[in-house]
Amino acid sequence: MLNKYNFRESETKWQKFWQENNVYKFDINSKQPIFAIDTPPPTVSGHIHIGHIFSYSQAEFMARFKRMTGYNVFYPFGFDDNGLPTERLVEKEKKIKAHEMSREEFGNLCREVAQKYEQEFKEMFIKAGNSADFNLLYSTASPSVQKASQKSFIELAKNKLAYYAEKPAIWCPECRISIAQAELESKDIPSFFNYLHFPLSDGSGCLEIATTRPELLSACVCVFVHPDDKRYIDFVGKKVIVPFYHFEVPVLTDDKVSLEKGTGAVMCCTFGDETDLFWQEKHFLPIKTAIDDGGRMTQLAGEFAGLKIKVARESIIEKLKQSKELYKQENIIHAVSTHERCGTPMEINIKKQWFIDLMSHKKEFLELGNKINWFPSFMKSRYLNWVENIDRDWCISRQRYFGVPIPVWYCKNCGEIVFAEEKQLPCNPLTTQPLHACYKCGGKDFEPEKDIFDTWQTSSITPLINAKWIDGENNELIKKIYPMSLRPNAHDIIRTWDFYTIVKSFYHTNSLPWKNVMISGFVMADKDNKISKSKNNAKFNPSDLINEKSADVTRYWASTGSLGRDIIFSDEEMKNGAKLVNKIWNASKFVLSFLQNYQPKEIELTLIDQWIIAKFNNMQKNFINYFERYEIGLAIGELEKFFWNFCDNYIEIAKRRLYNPDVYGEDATESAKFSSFMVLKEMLKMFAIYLPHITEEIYKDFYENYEHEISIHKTLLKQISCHFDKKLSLEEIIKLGDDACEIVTSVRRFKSENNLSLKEEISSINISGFSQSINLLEQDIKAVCTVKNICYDNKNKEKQIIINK
RNA sequence: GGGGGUUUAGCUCAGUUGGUAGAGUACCUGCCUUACAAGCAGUGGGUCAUAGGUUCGAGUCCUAUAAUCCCCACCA
Repeated sequence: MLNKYNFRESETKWQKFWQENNVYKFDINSKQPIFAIDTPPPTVSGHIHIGHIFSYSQAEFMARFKRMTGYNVFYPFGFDDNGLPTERLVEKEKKIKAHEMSREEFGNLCREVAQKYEQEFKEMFIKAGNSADFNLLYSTASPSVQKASQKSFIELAKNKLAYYAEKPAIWCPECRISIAQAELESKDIPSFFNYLHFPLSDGSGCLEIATTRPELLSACVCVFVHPDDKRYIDFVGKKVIVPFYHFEVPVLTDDKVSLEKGTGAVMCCTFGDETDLFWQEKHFLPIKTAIDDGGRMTQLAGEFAGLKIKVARESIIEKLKQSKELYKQENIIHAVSTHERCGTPMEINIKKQWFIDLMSHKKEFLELGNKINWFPSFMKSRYLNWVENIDRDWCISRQRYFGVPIPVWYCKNCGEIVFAEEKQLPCNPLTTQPLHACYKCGGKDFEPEKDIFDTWQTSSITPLINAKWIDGENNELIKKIYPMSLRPNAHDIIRTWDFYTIVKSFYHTNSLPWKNVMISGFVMADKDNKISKSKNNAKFNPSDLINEKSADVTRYWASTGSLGRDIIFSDEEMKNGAKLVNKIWNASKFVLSFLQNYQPKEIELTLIDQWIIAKFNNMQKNFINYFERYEIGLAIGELEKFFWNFCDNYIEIAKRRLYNPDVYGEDATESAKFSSFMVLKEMLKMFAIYLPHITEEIYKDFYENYEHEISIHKTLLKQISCHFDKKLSLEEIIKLGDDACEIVTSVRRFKSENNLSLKEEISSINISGFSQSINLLEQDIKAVCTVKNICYDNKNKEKQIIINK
């Protein structure tokens, strides 16, 4: 018999039980259809926050729904624990810098710290009631995943889809690494427009030029004006003298120059921004490098050499002011592309690096995006919009330490690229040698590649990792789970994780990685603010939240968000969840108190019992339809509405029969028992998707004896079958019950308006305008609102309820 | 500048194919009713952002406009 519900005890107990009994284990031999989820491996870069719980819960509800509707669910878990985010975490936590120690030493520290966080992550997800199969755990830093990542790279390189090239790439001087277009974030930054004099070398005049980057004057290679700009027509073809450095550069024309911006004349440096890059390539301009990898000025900058970009800029402005070469300054706020991880403005740097070809297959990537079902559908536009606007290949070389090594060597003799062989993988070229001499020249001296991969190079193959692609493209698992059914993630990584995964799957398997993508929103602290790490206080700390309110209630809150939309963290919704959990407990305790030793028998049911079952079946159909559309919030809304109706109307009506079989008869009582037994059972199963703990507690206490599954989470959602009255249609049964509720409501209103207690007896009511069959429910109406007599006025067609006290 | 979301009750949001505006919550009122006062019952509260259009009929379809949020571009 159920006592008081103690969620702290109960939740831990069942979590342990589920793990020990492998309740969520994927069974590769099962004959059920498979639903495979490409779970996002959380980045190991700090603590779990409430946004994780929100976003993961939504996918988790899908997993549970699919499990309970007959699918064999492949729901793995992973950690993304290599690369810059983990390095930063380790540097911060251990108060060290990666470059101050050997790569091996640093790697060990990374593994140590990552392991600690991964344990915490895993515990946190289990604590939130997550039903991933932790037997399917992977980590992107593990040898097998490294092997898959390297194999992917080598395969692409051999198919000319990955290539090694010396070309300008986006560079973060703070992190000292190349970054991809997808890692840029536009930021509005205050700056100055500095107006400078560029005198003509022949002394015949002076060109005025506005620049935000005077520190790059030493890298100036030419000046551009628009070919149609009449103001500067006489300058074209002549030479001007660069201020401060006093060397000459030509005045050229290009129609990309804006007539309105600045003075209409622009200096081109290699490289100040991407337009400079464009011009350098188009006009075959020389390349001058004024900034080094660490964001300091080079010898080219003369007396500013060694200064950081910002300092150099301030210094040269002072000098230019003194020399009067700077004649005007204007405050502006301009958009600057920055590295999303550190906020530092990007630079352009030329290095020999590895790239993955994106530009040649944009059309295919767009087509593939169109073939995927996006939930919500409008998120597809974001993907298509991004792919359309991609304008460079994906640079995957990262000049860092803890990550997947690029498995190649370069022949010291002839420069030939030598790839690791598959049997060598995973391979660190710094500590191993190629298995053969150079194929081209026979040389035996190799220069190992020092760079590692962008983390996305690895995480873009999570469907292949999950499918054990590394074991061969025809292994049993890949045939079963690939393409996967579902990719869930938040909207911020559509352009990275979703896009790159589509790219990789297309290149490797000529197929989609998954059929459906489900996009969740962010959790906001309030209307304007994301929950950031700095705001990760007790209110938003998932562990504290769960300790205080329970995992079920936290999950309930997560279920109320709608797909793709940001949600504001709400105490109100938490309260509603707590009320719901409490109500489920009380209602179950009450109903089950009448069902001890009950043996369900299919008997003829009273009309009102048929009504609640018919309503349930309809509700369940709607619930399933919502889930098929990934509308998790609407699904629970439907269930909740039914549940409260069940409590407030059905139980109120049925309890008289349950209490007093001698008054109402054995058959009527059996009918009430059957209906409440069935409806509660099936409702609990549906609630189990959202509230796995409390429902399990009730199930294990009572329903396990009937369902013969060790956990409610192994049961299937079912329609309730019973003998419905053959003289009435299901619609009529539902209509009659709803009409009865309407009559009850009128009586209750009357009592409420007259300040009467609800148990006050009403001598009679006159009703008209209802179906004649309403008299079949007379007993129930009378019982629930304590009415002595009901009179039917069959002549009056107008719907009326008259109450006589 | 390009793309997308949102706009419905004080608040948070539902509203399927066009057919009398919904829920929860808050407010207010009543009720200790043989599960639950963390409960039950009930009242009030909306020019469906604005302006046009299509239609017998528009929250819903079409066209503009506005506000607001997001993505992309804008970096001289």
